Amino acid sequence: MAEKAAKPNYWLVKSEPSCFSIEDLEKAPKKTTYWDGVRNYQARNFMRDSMKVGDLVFFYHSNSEPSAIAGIAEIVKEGYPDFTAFDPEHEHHDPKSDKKKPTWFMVDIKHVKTFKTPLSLEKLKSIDSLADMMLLQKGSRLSVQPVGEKHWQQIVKLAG
DNA sequence: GCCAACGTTGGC
DNA sequence: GCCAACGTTGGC
Repeated sequence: MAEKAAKPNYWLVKSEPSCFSIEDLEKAPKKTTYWDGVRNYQARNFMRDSMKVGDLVFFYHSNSEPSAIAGIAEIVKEGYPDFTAFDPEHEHHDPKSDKKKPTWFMVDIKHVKTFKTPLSLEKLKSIDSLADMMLLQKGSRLSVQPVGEKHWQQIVKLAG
């Protein structure tokens, strides 16, 4: 990471709702879950190095009908080793991750609110001031990404 | 289900 | 270190 100065306090994480939705998060014990299975170095770095307790996170439903920002969660536990990588039986198993020197990290997130009306990708794209959001860049696939404060505030406002 | 864009792997 | 092949993501 070149820019270390601008430490964002806002984030966006993606999940396919057929796999794990914001409703699943709300129903989870303590409305909390560990965000396992991220197997991308850039996303890993954000979770390991930059996410802090109290940071807020947009919960985005990808591959969905429609794809949309579904609500807000907060970081309740900072980066720690993704133990699912160590388990040969687990679908997220990664034999390259060593317990003594883990490759992959995760955080715990807790449900804050579910938007009454999810902000669809189409809607987000229609707003000029959001055009430079990472989420909206062509080919952007990063599943854990920072969100600028201005963008955050605008989206929260839109969600009512 | 298709496929473009991206990240990773591995041969050389 | 290059780059083709492959696997994955995620919009459509």
